[in-house]
Order: sequence, then C-alpha cells, then structure tokens
Amino acid sequence: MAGLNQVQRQTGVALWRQIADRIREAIGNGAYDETGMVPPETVLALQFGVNRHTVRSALAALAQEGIVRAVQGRGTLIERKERLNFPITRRTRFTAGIGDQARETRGLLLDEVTEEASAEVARWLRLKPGAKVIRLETLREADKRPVSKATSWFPAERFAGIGEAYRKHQSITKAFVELGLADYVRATTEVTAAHADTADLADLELTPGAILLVAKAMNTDLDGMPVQYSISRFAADRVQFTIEN
Amino acid sequence: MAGLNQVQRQTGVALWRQIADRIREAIGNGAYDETGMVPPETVLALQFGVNRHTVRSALAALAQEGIVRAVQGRGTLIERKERLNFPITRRTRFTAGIGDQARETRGLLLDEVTEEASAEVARWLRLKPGAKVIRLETLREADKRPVSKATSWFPAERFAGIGEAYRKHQSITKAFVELGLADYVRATTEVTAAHADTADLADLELTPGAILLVAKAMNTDLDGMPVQYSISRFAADRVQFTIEN
DNA sequence: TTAATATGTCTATTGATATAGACAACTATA
DNA sequence: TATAGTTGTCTATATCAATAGACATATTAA
Repeated sequence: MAGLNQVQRQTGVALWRQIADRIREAIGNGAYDETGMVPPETVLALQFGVNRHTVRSALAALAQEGIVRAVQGRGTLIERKERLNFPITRRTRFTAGIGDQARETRGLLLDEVTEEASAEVARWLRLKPGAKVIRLETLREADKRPVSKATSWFPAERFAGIGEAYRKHQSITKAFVELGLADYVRATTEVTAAHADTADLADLELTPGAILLVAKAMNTDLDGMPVQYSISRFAADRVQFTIEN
Repeated sequence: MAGLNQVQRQTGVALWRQIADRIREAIGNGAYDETGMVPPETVLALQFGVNRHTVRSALAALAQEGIVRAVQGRGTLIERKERLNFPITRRTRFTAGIGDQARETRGLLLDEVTEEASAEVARWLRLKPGAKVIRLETLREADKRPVSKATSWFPAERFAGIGEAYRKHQSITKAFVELGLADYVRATTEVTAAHADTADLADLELTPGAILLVAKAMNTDLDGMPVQYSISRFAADRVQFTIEN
C-alpha cells in the first residue's frame, strides 16, 4: 500500500499536486502514525520517482493547508489529520451523526432565498413545478473546520421562517421543531463524487482538484410527506459515509 | 450557470483539464441533451474565461476518451453519456443493481491470491489476524465499459475455489451459490471518494485526476457471519449510489 | 451561391512545471 | 563535538501550459 510510482506525467495535473493529494490521503489513512512525520523528502522523491524539488512543492502546498509543518534538520511533522465518519441511516442528522467525533459543531446560514421550485426540486418535494420553496445555503463546521456545505429546499408555505429558525439554533432538526415538526426521517440518499467548484473550494477551505462527496437527500415527516430536499457537499478527505443495513 | 463555471489558475491542475472535467460532468448531468452537442469552442472559451486553444485542449482530451467527437463546420458531438445508478440496500448485488440500465454486464477475474488476513481484513471478517483468506481482484463492466474494480476477501477455508467459480459465472452471487451459500446480505457499506491510482486508472480507462467512489462493504450469511469484505472503486462520473431507507 | 458559423492548423511569446546539482543551515545522537 | 541526516536556498536548463492572432476548411442556412 505504501506505494511506488503512483504519479503520471503529461496529464494536465502537475506532479506536485498529484503527490500532495497522495500524501494528504496517506496521512488521513494513518500511514505515518508511527512517527507522526512524513518520510524525508529524498525518500519521497525516490518513492514517487521525481526530483526532490517536486516533492518540496507538494509539501509546501500541504503546509499551506496547515496539514504538515516542516522543521529544518528534523523533518516534516504532521499537524492535522482529519477524517470524520458520517453515518447515513433513516435517522440521519448532521450534528448527531458527528457525535463525539468533534467537540464543537456549528451551522452557518450563508444565504436564504424564496424561489420557484425547479423541476428537480419539485419532483423531490412532490410539489408542482414553480411552487414556492425556501432555499437555504448552509456551512457546517466541526471544531472550527468546515466539513460540508449544503443547499436545502423546503416547501415555503409549510416552513415559512425556517431561515431565521436555523440561524438561531444552527440546526435543521431544531429549526423543524420550532416550526412544529417534531420528527422526520431520511427517505433517500444519493451519493456521488465530483470536483469542487470555486465557491465550494473557498467555503470548505480546499485546494483545486479536491474531491467532494455529494449527498442528495430527501427527508420526510412521519406521514411520508417530503419536508426537505438537500444537496450536501463534503470534503472527501475529511469525511466518510457509513451505511448500516 | 454559465458564468459561475469558473476555473482556477496556478493550482497544479492545468486549465484544460479542469475544463475537461467540468464538461464531462455537464454531459453526464444532461446539460447539453437538447442539442446533443457541446457549445462552440468560442462560447466555451468565453464562459470559462480562457483562450479558445485551451478549450480545444480540453475537448481533445474528451475526444481521446471517446466522449465527444468534433466535426469541422458543424460542432462537437456528444458520443457517449454514462451514468449508472447503483442502489445500496441490504440485498445489494452488482449485476442485479445495474438491472436494465445496461444490456450486458460482465465480471472479469484479474487476479486470485491466497494470503494471510491483514488486521483490517481480519477485523471485518471476524477472523484471527493472519488467518488464511482468498483475495480476488475483479473488474466489472456494463456494455463493454469498465464500471468498477473491486478487491474482495473471503475466508479461505469456507470458500475454497471461489476464484474458479467466479471466473465461470462472472458473478459473486452465483459463485457463492456454487459453493453452497444460497443467500447473503449486505451488512455495512462505507463510502468515500479518492483519486485513482495508476493501476485503477488503466483498468477503468480513466484519465489522471479522475475521481473514484470507494465503497467498502461487508456481506454476511443469513446467520450474520461475515462471508465477504470488499473494497470497490467506481468511476465517479459513471455511477451514483442510491441509499433507500 | 453566399454568408455565417464551426472546427483545424500554423507561428510566436510568456509563464508555470520539472529536473539537476551544489551547498547552507539546522537537529539529533553517537 | 563530530557526523549523519534533514530541510532551505540558489542557479541553470528544458519542457509543458496558456495566450494571441491569422487564416484555412468544412457545414449549414439564408
């Protein structure tokens, strides 16, 4: 697994970025937990079959992200190692899902808009196309680090004021309670992966080429009526999903 | 949508590759279904804010992948549009999951090895570390296109000969039946995303920088005894997972 | 047939990427 | 206190990536 030669040339992806991605992933997988350090630059250069300067570019990028810190004479220390597990069940909730994996979770309301439902949103929420829906753009953090960004739609009539309620409680679950919905369940989740767009890169503090896990989810009330459709984007190197059957 | 479709400079990912990735994704999302063509090069150049030659590099890469075909004077035609839906349930099976989304599915056995279980494999299969396990490397295709690559481990004692059985039936389910296991269920699935390594890039016919959806799954027999642990890698732009609760 | 609209090809220039080698500066330890 | 092992800095060179402009060539529709 501590692999040889995992980079390719002339592909439009610079070698230093391929190497940075691999090292970030290896750190996340605990490959260097014994020493708490990345292997020496010369060793990495040999492993990847590139010049030492190329490895240095990769490590510089990781240092910029705050993942490693180079100390002259000693080596390159691992500063931060992040991978949260996020269970997807019938009772999926963001904050409860993180559980004791982080000390502090936070939900920021980035934007709130009332708009007409697109065909896709209308289908998921079982509304007529063009029906009024409230769209929330939210950013969720764990221990001050952004974990995911979500776009959520709610039927406007039933959940008027959900933006304000979310801002107050920083939680969809609590906002629902305030609006009279005591409980809800996850009906469907679709998972894909994609490259992040510029806005998501910035909000999630990622570097271009970074991968997102994308979860399209639909929640219903206990009568099976859709109450929320959301598209959540998670930084793939910070999160994994678990589906228990 | 058009103006927001931006690319970033000096990130180690060439502009032409970022653009190729975005266009491939847009095609997969059906963005150009009305015309069956990609917008003209000059329009794309304007949208992405780059030179026309840069767009041409991106389209050349997509043509190389067989996704588009440029016709002088007419435009750039979309040749292939691929996105399979793959449900993850208690009864998840690859071939049945694809269902009628493809006319023909195939399973290739790339490699078969008997080895000692690593700590991770032993934990999932509830074996002692070092116990004998059979590892299969398989490649699954739908309509002659590679869809996923999987590494699977089985308890060696119980499932001796599973490699041969898989080669014959091209299906894990049928191989299990031949070895006396009539039915099994999916116990756990963990989903992450990652960059493909060189071997997976080649087998899945992907270009570097491509994204994989990675599903780590454990199947048990009806008594709850683990029978298979597998790590499947799917080309992210060819599949999505659906989790029904 | 013509004009408008596409893609295809060529030259030229600039900045980013990658390699190569040499040596300085710092840390841990034998 | 040497010494081995590590990161930091510098110079130089070659190739890739991106821009720019001009014009050729093919298709479609007026």
